[in-house]
Amino acid sequence: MRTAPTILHLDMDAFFASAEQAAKPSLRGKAVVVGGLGPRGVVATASYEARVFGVHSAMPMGQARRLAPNAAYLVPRFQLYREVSEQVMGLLRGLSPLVEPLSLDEAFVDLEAGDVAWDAASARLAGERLRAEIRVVTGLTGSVGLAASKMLAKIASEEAKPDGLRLIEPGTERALLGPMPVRTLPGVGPATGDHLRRAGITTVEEIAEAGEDELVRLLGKSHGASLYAMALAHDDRPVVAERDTKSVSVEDTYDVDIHDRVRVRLEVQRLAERCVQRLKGAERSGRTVVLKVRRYDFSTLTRSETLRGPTDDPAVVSEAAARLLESVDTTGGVRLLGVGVTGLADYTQEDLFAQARAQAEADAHAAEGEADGAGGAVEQGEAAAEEVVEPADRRWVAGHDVRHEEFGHGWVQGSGLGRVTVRFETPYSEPGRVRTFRTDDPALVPAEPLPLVAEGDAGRAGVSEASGGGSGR
DNA sequence: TCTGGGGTCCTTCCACCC
DNA sequence: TCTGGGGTGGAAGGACCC
Repeated sequence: MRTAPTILHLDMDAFFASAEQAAKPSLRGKAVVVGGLGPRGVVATASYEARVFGVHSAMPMGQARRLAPNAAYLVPRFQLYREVSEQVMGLLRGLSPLVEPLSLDEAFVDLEAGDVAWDAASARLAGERLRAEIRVVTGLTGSVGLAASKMLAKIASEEAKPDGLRLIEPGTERALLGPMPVRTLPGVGPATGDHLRRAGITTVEEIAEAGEDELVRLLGKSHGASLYAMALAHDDRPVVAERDTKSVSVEDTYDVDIHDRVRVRLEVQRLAERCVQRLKGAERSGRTVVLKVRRYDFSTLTRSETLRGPTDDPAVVSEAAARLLESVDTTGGVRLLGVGVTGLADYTQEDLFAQARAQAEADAHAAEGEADGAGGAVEQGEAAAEEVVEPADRRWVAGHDVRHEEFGHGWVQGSGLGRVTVRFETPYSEPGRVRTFRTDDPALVPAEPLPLVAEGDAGRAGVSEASGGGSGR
């Protein structure tokens, strides 16, 4: 393990909620909850103001609404978050070629590999400079952890939150970790935490005292050994810049359980098509098709089938998914369906066998003049790509941006009963006024999100920052 | 008002081959 | 010929993470 705290972990503070607050001046300083708004939605991110009420990630929305009835509830806008994330990752890559993104709002950086830090003082300087740059370029705050290993850098950033920096001096790790709860360690979730608690182990120190053999006995070879190492603050995992995607999947939870078997089949076909779209978008193909079914009682099962070779043919994936579904009992209803593909390759091998069979089936169809379940559903799905006329209200999603001919840029506060309420403000304006329109008002159209920081501002400030601080590379 | 969506990795079981 | 062990790949499930 390295001896200097030159691994940096960045964690953006309440990322989705903060981005929404930056985009919507009227929400700054207010409780904001971002997540699924349907009857089965959960919280993705709660602003710090909302956390005061006890709202946190992964909480059912209903519970959040009870705890914080006056918070603003918004649907996530991944397009916006991706754009901000790209800006942040760009700043990180300015520090080092070794940047490992973990999600839109988190990443590890190997500062030593970028030659921007070699000891505690230089690491701290790089971390503070990064935080300043992030604020200038994105208008948001991020917390930085610095340590000699990934695990400790992550723990450090957690401790630094919100809007702080924490550096763990090499040599102090064991003393720091010892009294912390086992859940602090990566890889210890609810199940492992319970398991350890039943064995009388609640702190990191107690893991270390238990010894490796005991941990392996409790948790198995791989998990036990790695947890024991972590408890001793041993963590040699390198920062890895390029990580290959291993699977692509899509899934939907339905507002109401689906009981109709025909509908279940249709949904599986739709999901298979969406999955292949994503697969093709990534210019990949896959060999193993996985069907996921969550039943009415939340029991989840998966079925998979491995093909002769990788495919990106929607018909082949659809057929496989349909076959897998036939082995699943869905009486009682399903709440979630998913289709995924693993065993990814970057070439697309035509599955001649399946093509030939599909052709034969199509011929048989034509001959019989009769549709069977799966094949019929696919054709229906494609034919049904004709416009589904949505109710006008559906276009106005809470939190999404709109533009009005007269009043300019704003965002949807709510809609229903033929009316849509819009607040007219931009990231650069004062909190704006609210107006209500008919949902079919022709002067009102959906709009793209605006950058959180006006381009000129970020550019100017960025230049002065860079020239003031000097370039790291 | 119970419990999202997209992933990764590990374990266990089984079949198959040597 | 019988049996055992090891390796591998696939299927299923579970835990965990953000």
